[in-house]
Amino acid sequence: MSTKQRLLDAAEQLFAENGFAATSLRDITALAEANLASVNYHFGSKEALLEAVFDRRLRPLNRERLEMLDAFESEAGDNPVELSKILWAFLAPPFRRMYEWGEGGRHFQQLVGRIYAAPIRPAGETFIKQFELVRIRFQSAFHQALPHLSTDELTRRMHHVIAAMAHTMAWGRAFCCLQPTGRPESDVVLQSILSFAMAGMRAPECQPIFPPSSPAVAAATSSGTDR
Amino acid sequence: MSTKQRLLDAAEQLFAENGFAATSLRDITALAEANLASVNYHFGSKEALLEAVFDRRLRPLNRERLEMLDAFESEAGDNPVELSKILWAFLAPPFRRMYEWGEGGRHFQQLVGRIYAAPIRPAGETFIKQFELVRIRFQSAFHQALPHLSTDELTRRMHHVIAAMAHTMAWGRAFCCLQPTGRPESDVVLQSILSFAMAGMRAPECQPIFPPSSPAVAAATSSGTDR
DNA sequence: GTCTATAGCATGATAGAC
DNA sequence: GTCTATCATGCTATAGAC
Repeated sequence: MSTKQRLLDAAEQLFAENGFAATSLRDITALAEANLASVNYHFGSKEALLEAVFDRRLRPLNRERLEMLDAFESEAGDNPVELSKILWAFLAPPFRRMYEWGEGGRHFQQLVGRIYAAPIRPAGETFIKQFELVRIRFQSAFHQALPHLSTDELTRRMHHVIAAMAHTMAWGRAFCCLQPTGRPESDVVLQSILSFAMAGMRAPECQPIFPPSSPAVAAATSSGTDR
Repeated sequence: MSTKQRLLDAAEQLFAENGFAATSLRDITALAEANLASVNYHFGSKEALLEAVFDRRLRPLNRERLEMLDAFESEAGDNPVELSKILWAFLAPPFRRMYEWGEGGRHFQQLVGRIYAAPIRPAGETFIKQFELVRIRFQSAFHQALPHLSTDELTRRMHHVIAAMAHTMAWGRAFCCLQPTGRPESDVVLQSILSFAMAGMRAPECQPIFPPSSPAVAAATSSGTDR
């Protein structure tokens, strides 16, 4: 394998496990069994290396999402696309791809999961912006499928779906029930997110059931003051 | 305000905005208008400062969660606690407290949201372990309220709820629809998560509806190869 | 393309005066 | 408790031989 690829793999792993700022070029070149100067020769800088790590896998992934949504939309004609299909086009590509990509895919998954919560500035923000384009496109599909929801509430719920996806990506390897290693069981995780997300998106908007009308709420709230 | 408190406030803000590794003691002491040596005098090290930032707010927050759950359980007697109440005890305290704590609370919220996805090692792991105790306690409450769910699926769904909470915390300030600044609207966000989570937790386990049986899935999957 | 050597700088921590 | 000065180390990036 070429030095350039070994550097990408090593950077992918270490950025995912320890974060961007906490990973030094020395760590990366040591793991890649390459020379310290090779990063700047092949990529120009540490930040450019991060962007290269993203570019390698993100482009095909987001293209697959959008192509699948396009296919569902032309299939539906003038009707809105079914909610389950929108969610599938949004969530299935990342999980499926990660398994095709093997070990590197799992590292990338963790890195992407992290970056949703803790953006790396300024290099990682191009990723967030690129993802925003995909999100906007899916938001209009959701809006047609769930026309009764207000725009604000729809946006919030999309973020809840993104949250479940990102959190599973970031923690998948740590909890076996979140991300088993075998290929067939991987769909268990995807299906869990899909079922949860579908029910959540379909929930009626803002039932006034919270806070629960119960004496315990007032009691616990008043006693729970700072010591 | 004392130097110690100013250091805590400054560290809270900068760790939240830029991450732990990317924030230097010089950044912190400059913002706190304190001397560089003051961090090591008052806290001993950068990592100990991070732990102090957590300790200040996390202890009362998790105590409130558990006290509220206790109150609901003794109220319910031998019956399982209603799902809506379990969710309220888990989610309301962090959002309510953040508003009581003002600006510092919002910084802390962002920091906590980040750390769920990108743990800071080794100092930040004590926070994760402390949270795990709370999670296990709530998991058994969820298990009684939703006895038909398998343990693995229940764990996965709890993580989806945690994900929505953490994601909103990390991004709340960036999207106005996720976290408006006014006090009354803050409950809109909490209610959105509660409705979404309640519907998601109650979803039937694993309907075999995915992948959607549609010619578009196969078409998009096969065409979506890497360039 | 790969390597050594190093420039130039920022970092966390500490010693010691006041 | 607060300050200045500084140590020792690690960092990214680059120059230049091969």
